[in-house]
Amino acid sequence: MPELPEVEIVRQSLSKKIKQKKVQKVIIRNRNLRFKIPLNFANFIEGKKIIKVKRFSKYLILCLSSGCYCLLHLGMSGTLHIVNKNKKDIITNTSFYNSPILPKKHNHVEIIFENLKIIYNDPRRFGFFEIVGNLYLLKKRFSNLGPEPFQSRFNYEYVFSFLKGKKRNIKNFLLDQKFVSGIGNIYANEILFLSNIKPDKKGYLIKKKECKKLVVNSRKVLSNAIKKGGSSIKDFQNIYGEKGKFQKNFKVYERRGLSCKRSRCQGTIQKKIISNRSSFFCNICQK
DNA sequence: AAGAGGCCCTGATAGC
DNA sequence: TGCTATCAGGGCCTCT
Repeated sequence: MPELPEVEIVRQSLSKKIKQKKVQKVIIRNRNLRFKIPLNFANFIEGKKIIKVKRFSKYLILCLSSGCYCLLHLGMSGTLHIVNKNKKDIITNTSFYNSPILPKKHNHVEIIFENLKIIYNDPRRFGFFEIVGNLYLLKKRFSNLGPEPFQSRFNYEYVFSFLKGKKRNIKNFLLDQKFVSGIGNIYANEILFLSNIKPDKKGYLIKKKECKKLVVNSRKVLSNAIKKGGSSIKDFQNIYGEKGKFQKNFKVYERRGLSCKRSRCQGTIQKKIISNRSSFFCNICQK
């Protein structure tokens, strides 16, 4: 579900709530997430302070005072919710995702602080928690992921040489976290539209000029999405109960049959399954 | 080695 | 109303 911009919005909100706070207790109600939460998981977190909340790609990173790191990936349907303790368990507009009311089902993990707790909810259980022992192991953990679009390493030379001679389609590359990390299905579609490139265009056919466009537009789409508070496909909200607004900027995603938003283009947005994922594109201006 | 496809899981929605 | 089928924003694994 959440791509880099949504995870970043969660990070920002979460950081304000739990930075420099000490974890009192961790309750695991269901260990069976994407990867099983190990039995000693709580020991790594209980009694530790959250020094900082970082993010890489679609991963949240809780930096613990012990020098350990707790990684959290939200998968497709993972959401975080804040419950304030001293208000008779009244849940205010504090959920990060989906609803201002704490869902009744699928609340798998609780991390409890002095005055509040955060609750991890995930119906599909594609998300996961992971403990990483130190900074060296953290770097190693992410070493097989490609650069984020914002990193200077993600430049047109890098893109061009990665695509060179490859038969895979470009949409597939944008979703490949080893190539570039943080982009998911929604933003891949939007990036390709802005770059005037058809999602099923083969890697080896992508010109240098198009590689430049991909770099520029990846950065543009993701940073605009962060500025707008992410995309609310269902009822995404930050901790203040505000919805993301980027879905209003979608040019192609979920716009099948509607007219192309590019000025003077007479095209219609098509939907096609490419590499097992829904792809949306203009039949005229994307080539 | 690259690339296609399957699979993990629940819930919402569409169609009969 | 109640069944079944399809689809959903991710990523890992296996097979060819």
